[in-house]
Amino acid sequence: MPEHSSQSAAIGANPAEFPKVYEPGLIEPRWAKAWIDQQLFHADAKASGPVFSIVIPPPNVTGYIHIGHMLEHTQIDVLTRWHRMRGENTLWLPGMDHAGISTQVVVERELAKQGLTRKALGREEFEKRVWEWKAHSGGTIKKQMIRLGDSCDWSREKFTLDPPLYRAVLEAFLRLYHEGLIYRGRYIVNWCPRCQTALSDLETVHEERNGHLWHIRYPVIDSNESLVVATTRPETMLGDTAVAVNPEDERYEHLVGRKLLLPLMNREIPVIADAAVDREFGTGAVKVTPAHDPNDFEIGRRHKLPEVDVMTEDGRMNESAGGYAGLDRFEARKRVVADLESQALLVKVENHTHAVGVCDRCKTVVEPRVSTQWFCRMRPLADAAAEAVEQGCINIAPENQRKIFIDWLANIRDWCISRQLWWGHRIPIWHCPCGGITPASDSKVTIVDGRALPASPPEKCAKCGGGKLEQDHDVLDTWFSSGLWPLSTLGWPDQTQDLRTFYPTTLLISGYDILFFWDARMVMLCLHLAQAKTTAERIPFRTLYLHSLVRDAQGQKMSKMRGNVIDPLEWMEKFGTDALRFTLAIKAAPGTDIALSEEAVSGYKAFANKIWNAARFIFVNLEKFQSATGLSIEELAAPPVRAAAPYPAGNGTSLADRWIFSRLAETIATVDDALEGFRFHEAAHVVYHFFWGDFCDWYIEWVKPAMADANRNVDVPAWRNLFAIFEAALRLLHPFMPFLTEELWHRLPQHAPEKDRSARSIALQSFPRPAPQWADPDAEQDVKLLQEIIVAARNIRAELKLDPKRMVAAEFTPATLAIRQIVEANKAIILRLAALSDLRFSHAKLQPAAGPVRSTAQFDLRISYGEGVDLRAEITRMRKEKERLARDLESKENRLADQTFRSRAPAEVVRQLEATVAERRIELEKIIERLAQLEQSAGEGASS
RNA sequence: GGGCGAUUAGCUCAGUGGUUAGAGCGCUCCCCUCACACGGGAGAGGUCCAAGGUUCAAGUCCUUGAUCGCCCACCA
Repeated sequence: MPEHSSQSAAIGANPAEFPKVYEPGLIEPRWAKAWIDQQLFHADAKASGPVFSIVIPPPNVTGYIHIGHMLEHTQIDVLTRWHRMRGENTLWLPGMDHAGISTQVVVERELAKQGLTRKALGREEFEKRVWEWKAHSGGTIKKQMIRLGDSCDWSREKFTLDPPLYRAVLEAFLRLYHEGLIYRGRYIVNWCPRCQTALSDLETVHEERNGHLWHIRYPVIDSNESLVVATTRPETMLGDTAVAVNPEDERYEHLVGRKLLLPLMNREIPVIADAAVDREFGTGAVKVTPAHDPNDFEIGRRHKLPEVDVMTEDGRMNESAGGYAGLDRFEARKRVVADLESQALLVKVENHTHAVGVCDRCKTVVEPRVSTQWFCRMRPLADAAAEAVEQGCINIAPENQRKIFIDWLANIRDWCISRQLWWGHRIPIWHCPCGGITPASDSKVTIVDGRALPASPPEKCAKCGGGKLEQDHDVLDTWFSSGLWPLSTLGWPDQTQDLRTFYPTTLLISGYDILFFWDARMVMLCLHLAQAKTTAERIPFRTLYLHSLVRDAQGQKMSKMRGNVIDPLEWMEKFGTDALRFTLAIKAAPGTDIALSEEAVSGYKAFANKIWNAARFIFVNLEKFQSATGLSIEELAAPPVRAAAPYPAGNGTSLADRWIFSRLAETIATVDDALEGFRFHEAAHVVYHFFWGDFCDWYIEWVKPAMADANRNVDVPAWRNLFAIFEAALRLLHPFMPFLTEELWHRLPQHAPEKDRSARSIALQSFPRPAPQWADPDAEQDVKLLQEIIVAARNIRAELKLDPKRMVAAEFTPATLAIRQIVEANKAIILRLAALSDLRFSHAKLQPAAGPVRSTAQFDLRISYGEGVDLRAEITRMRKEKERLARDLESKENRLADQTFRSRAPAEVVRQLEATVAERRIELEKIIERLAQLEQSAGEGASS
């Protein structure tokens, strides 16, 4: 809360306010609300400077936020917060999609529970019910998004049915219509008998099913001959209007042009020849049902065959199906087969697996059906889109998705955009009884009863001038309006300030599963419709990043049917939003799906707890600092006077400080680079390692004595540096863990004056930038050496099973004077972190018999500890080590001896290898010598 | 039928042609040391799917194969 900032020190310093265990549930909802209340993420279209804009992939308004959204929102939010902290004019625009067919299916299901159908309610009443449903669940999604910490600008929230967005839809439709890119026609389309609407090809998904191939005999008229056809759908034969054979198939050559008697219907149909027929498949003769099969439809049009529709809208047989009228299509199939069998016209039945098209939304088997629909001509739009991608106006990542995108555009077919639904944007076309078609005069909308309607219906028919016009009953495919989303949400077709500032958007992040549905259509439609001179200014987004999908711990796709769906809210409550966000980020390697397990999230909850406790350490020690120095916490936090390079603080700065700032610099650089390339996993990983490994495990342990000794002497520069690093780490972590970092940051002493807006949130602070002078290879190298010594000592202690409290002395032989000096200068820290009572320097070769020795090329270290030495274990360990070293050394020496390697490999690689080999040789010699000694004394021990 | 991806520690996964291939979780041993047992310390654990090839050098590049997964597709 903002009030924290004024009294942060007092609150923070009180251990009672700082429980040992971090409880995200107490903090996250509070900040989520505060961010919204303060409108922290409001974007200013008039602000200057570089822009980062991103529109949300609008969730289905009647859905809920699932774990896939959570991944998507985590990635968007990490980048949004990162860009915002880098000082860019940042907009994340939120909103929702009316999701025509999905929503209608959901609401119809709800109605069914009450024994109602939409037809019983009527169009108007049904729409009313959907709006009610929308009001309820749309609110839920918004609440969920706020709870996720999504830093979007809610003042710009949009819904695809909002009047301004409806206007954009009308404008787009009318323009495309007048350009001849939208047309109406009678073609075969995918029809869902349950939803009773046409579907696009994309909304029809193919499933492998085990079926049968029925071979049916069609008698040739005026002949004893017959022709056998093979089909997977015998019920469609009722609508057959021909049988086709390949023109080059000599088996049937003599029958082409003859008539067949269609069984069951007793109708005469011709035998025709068409090159589309595969001679190898089935019998090489195919029944042609132009009204119920896309292939047959094409053949039918080529041969001008009648199109006999034998089904109703709900998938039953109609009166054209003769005696089968009224039967469900699958029932009819059984009956047809039975009747054929009884008439001895069924030749054989084979098992046959084939792909069956089902409705993407309700999984009902789709019926190809001839009907009058609206279509969008895609070829010119797709060509322009492909060109934009190939020119580099749109970057697509990961790289392999680019080819998928281009290939899809190359093979595109016209898009059926009309739906026989009630929930959506009604097509702005009016029909006259004369058959005339007249569009709305313009794209203006008017609001009636809170709903947007076209404001300019035509007054008379464009064809006959008649005035009895009725608006088209169909609505547009949902994806038509989503395809305009970046334009429509920013105010198009008006040239608004938002549009000028934020369009084209910087980035789109979506799942690869909607690349064709949404991303591609946005590129095609927006590119065509946006008003700007160049392609680069018309595209909807400059970069498209396709994120992976979330699967369960076993890598299985999540679905309600499998029962493995993860409810993000449940996990957020259990582990904290930050922990879940961090887990998703650290697992989000581009191009591979994520297997999410509870254990993983729990692990990153521990990370949050670690951060919390690092802060706790600082605050519980503050009191010591204050009483020792009399300085206030604000004075402590104020940067020292060396303005150009305030940190690390302190004269001749300590090795630990130089080291941690060097580590920080490298971490920041890596994070920046990783986020630039959407490598969230890498960014999260280095931050994790920096905070836990470098900062907590080493740095804090290292500087603890400087915080306050027994006499309460404190080291002021050390405190300053600790603060500076911790504060920078919070900012570094903020995009990933917004809640925890916000909370802790507010408890820290504030650098910025209260009236400064940026002091209200860490989200408005700047992202850490590495100062060039922080990079310190010498410090890194020295600390690495000291760490190796400390680990070697701990290793020996563990092997000797020394009581952790027992201090023992160690002997140390440095390889060089320089090493000796470094170790001497840092002796105190080695003693403390390795729990040694003393470190004695020795020039003599260390005798392992008196205790285990650890060696590197730089040093030898021995701890002597009387009887506890288990020579046998030590010998085993060293033999293994010797083996490994010898093997490694041999391969390297061989390589080095190879003249081709020496002449071809870069000099630097050769030099490095030589150095390594020299080091290894020393190590190996040491080990061989020691092993001999050990074996000898073991042997002596045994003999004596 | 076409295309794509994956195969690395017990599990889930990183890995840019160039030191001894890493992480998290799990496992073993020691420790409730005054920030944290959601912790600390020390370890064990690998034929990088297989076979060829390119290269001075391959987990990484190429070819083929195996297994698993995904996408696209109007063989009735």
